Amino acid sequence: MAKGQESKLKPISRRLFRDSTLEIAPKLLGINLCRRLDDGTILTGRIVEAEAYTQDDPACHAYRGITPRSKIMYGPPGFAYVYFIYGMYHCLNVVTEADGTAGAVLIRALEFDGANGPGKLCRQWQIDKKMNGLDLLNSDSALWLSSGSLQIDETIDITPRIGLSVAQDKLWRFSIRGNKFVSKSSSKKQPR
DNA sequence: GGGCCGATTGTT
DNA sequence: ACAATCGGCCCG
Repeated sequence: MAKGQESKLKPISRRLFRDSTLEIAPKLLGINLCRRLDDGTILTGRIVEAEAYTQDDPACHAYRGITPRSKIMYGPPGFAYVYFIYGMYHCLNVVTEADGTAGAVLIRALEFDGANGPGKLCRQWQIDKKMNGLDLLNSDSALWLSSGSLQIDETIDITPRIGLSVAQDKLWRFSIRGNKFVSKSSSKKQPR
């Protein structure tokens, strides 16, 4: 493999995950997500949209405590939390917060054709629950994070998260302003 | 075991 | 505005 490509795929440092979920979410913008498919093909795409979810947040799957599904979010940071939603889509998160505390950042869009939305991203990149718990800081994984950054002229939009019926007031969605891969928010939901 | 609902997406 | 489509979770 060429040297340039090797450095491009090197995992990011775990140091990032000493920060809180709300600090990490915007910092993930510009970082590359890498996926090694079963046939060895490697896909890479910059993260352009992400949302924060914390343990004390009613919209977080870990809000009601440890369950078989939320367990991974209570573990150490830097691992994948993949869940199944609406009977047909998977969504990918990066686990945050120290072991014993839950937190995650939902990866909502990549700079990659067909990956402009959390469900579409997992469909396009063949990400499903078998990848729940993968170490995202190890390039031997089928999925990992590698270094990348914002361009000098790129800025971050901070907006409400998408698709929630609770905690709609929190401005915990981060996206690269003007990036064409950022998902479109459709109809709003009513609080119950 | 039953029933409700969802961190989505695409069509009507 | 709504259908597709089914696992997770709460309740009893």
